[in-house]
Amino acid sequence: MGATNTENYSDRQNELATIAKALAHPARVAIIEYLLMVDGCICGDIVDALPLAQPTVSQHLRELKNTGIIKGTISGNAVCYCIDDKNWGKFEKVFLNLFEKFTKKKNNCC
Amino acid sequence: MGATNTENYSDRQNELATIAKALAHPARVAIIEYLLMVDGCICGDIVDALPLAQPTVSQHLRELKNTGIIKGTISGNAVCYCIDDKNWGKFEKVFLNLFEKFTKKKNNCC
DNA sequence: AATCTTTATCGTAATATTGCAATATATAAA
DNA sequence: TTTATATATTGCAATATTACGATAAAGATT
Repeated sequence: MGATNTENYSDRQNELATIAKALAHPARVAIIEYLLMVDGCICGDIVDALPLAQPTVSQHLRELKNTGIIKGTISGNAVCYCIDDKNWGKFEKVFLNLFEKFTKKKNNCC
Repeated sequence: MGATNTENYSDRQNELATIAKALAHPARVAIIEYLLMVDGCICGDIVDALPLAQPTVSQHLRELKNTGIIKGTISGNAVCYCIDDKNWGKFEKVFLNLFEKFTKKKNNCC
């Protein structure tokens, strides 16, 4: 055990869980917010903006890239990272769709 | 290591990561969606709705409860679970706030 | 009281995550 | 060509997560 069994859940449930997992670490949240703040690519100083060693930041960047939240393009010596606009809106909708399901209802809890 | 160092991040970054972590497993997503579907409390049959053993479901329920996404009230023999309306809206805003930051901008990536 | 039902907790095994030092890779600069 | 700079990968240790069997706890039923 220790491994999540994804087979028994819907694609949507797995997708939501995967995106959430990518956001489930403050360093990755910090990376995303940094990219949002700068509003464009960042070529080079993400490591300096985080309280982590370079290999650890590289690992978090790879996770975000694999999930499709950010993308990186090689530019000479450095790599320029930015939000991946192809997926952002889709990911936004996945969360919006979940949250508004309750907001639209009244709460019948005991 | 293996433990996330939360000290070096803002409260908001840690909060977002914590909520995301609670959503970062398809079983927990399934539990939430089940509660949303039923639209009220569920006293007793969450275990039957999931492809997991009872102790595992109980563990996931506890995580969701600790994060504040759901709440459980004891009702005789059983426990009635439902969405925690006190926090849902707040959690929704946390995600909305993140996602709309990019959607409002144009993408200046290389 | 004895038993059933429901949920929680404990203990444990398998796997994943986090973090970093060391090192590799690749382009830039000298 | 040698050296500097930027990022990725490897290897490893510490910790967390996931899952479940066994068992406990507590009210319900008989």
